[in-house]
Amino acid sequence: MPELPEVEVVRRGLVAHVAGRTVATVSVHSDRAVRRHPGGAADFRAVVPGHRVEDVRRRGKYLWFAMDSGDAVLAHLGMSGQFRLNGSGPDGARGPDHVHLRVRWSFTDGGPDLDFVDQRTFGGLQFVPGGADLPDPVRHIARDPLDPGYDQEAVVAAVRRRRTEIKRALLDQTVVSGIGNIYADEALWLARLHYARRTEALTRPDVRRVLVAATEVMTAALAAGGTSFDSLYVNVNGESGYFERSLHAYGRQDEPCDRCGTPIRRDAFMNRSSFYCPRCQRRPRS
DNA sequence: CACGGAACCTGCCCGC
DNA sequence: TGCGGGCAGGTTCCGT
Repeated sequence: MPELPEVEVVRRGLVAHVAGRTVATVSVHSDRAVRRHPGGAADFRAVVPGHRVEDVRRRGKYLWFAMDSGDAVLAHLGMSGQFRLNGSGPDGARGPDHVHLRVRWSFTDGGPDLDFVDQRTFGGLQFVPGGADLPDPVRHIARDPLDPGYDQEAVVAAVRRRRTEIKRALLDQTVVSGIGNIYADEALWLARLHYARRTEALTRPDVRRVLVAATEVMTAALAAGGTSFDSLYVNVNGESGYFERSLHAYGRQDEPCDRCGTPIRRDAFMNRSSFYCPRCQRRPRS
């Protein structure tokens, strides 16, 4: 599950349902899901049980289980990863295994299992010794706009130091984290900036405007439970968010711009789609 | 070192 | 009905 609001929805669900519980057993149904764990599947299965989850933390699109030992289990959902509780109904009965079940944790309290489900297998888990505070593999990720330590003016400066297009900078997780393809397009629409505007030519107010827009749109999306177009993006109880109805640009090709009525356009950019209003967001002349 | 594109996967939807 | 191409919310890695 992709961008910051959706990952934060998952994090909150994990805090509510997993914090305070001790892992009993781990089963790995696909080695690829733990490919980033240095010791491989066998080591992952062996090292995680016995730890109690103290907290679940997040930076950008990464989240991690902070264990009582000071270690961490780091997770990234990739394009299609989900955490799902299995056995949380009134009778505690487990459902059939999901087709894309990759990793399962059981707990010493005998309560619901935690399943990591991932269709496209870009996501995964790894154990990071001593990583409870900030796992090493997350060190290169910039703070996200919802982080108390987020410094917007520092990000403004970092963006203007780049020599690239504004959308590339927004998607660069070492500049500012948490923004993905949906919220980049939404923020650019709100700020009336074309995705290909050169970062070095933007004014500080331009960059500030798009960063404020990104913060606001992600905050609103979080309040709505995230954005989801289908069952691929759900919370730990399998429920979808409903922010899709609030999108102005993303996925709205040929539909009228909510500001000026001009049909929204879709361009291929960075091996993906960019949606924008050709009138409100003028293409820079190159 | 910074930048830009390809690669990594599975599944669905469309047109032929 | 079947097949090929395009597309999907992300990140890493490699060449320039």
